[in-house]
Amino acid sequence: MKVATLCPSRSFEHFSATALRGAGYEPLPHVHLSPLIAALREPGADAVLLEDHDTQVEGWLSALRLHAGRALPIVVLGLGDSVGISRALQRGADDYAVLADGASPLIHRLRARIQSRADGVRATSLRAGPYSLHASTQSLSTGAREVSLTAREFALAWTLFENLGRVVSTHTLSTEIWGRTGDVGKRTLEQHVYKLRLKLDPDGRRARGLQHETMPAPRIQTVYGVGYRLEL
DNA sequence: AGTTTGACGCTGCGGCATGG
DNA sequence: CCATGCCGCAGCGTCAAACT
Repeated sequence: MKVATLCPSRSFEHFSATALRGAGYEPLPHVHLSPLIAALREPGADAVLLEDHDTQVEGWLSALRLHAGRALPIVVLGLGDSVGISRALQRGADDYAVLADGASPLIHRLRARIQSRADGVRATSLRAGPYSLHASTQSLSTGAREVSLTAREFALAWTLFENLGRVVSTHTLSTEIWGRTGDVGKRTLEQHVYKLRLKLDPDGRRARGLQHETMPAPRIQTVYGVGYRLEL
């Protein structure tokens, strides 16, 4: 497995190369965007790792999405400040790893992203804890209860379940659900999140603040200014 | 069989309330 | 003040029943 990196800072370059080699990946290091894009035209790289390098990362992500499409997972490595995370995810990064967390979380995130891409054709069902999403019936089952979802609701649920416990940016959700970005109103996405919340937890409003639930419903948590995260 | 009509559901947006 | 949650509404598409 090869991971192309774009790390202008020596410390980031050293960290990523060491982490990747330690996990059995072969790093393909770059310090400038254009050689990286040229390298990506050739088959070989399984993922891209970008340094969160100030505002430059925004341009890199746009350019990479343009040239590499959605085929290659892109993970951004940075200091983990909210501005950086927000910037990276909104610009189309698949995930964000924090330098201070060490090599292990970075490798886990990369591996998960590579695996989800490698799956290629979507599976027909997706499990997350006690819940299953079924593409054939466009429904969510909890064992006893089965909830049918509309097309948009299902796409939204699928994207969130695929990224269980991780923040999914509104940008990513728009791309995954509508297949395009930018021209989908933010309010529209919020409306679908609201509808999905109602279906995931129909008693939620009544039960709010009470502790009697037998099976906790999945919760779609808003991450202020970034996106949403599904938690069980 | 083909067309029209009405009911229904889905999608997207506007407006208001709320909370950080 | 701004982002978000929530509710309501209009436009549109789909589908089945009624009609020609």
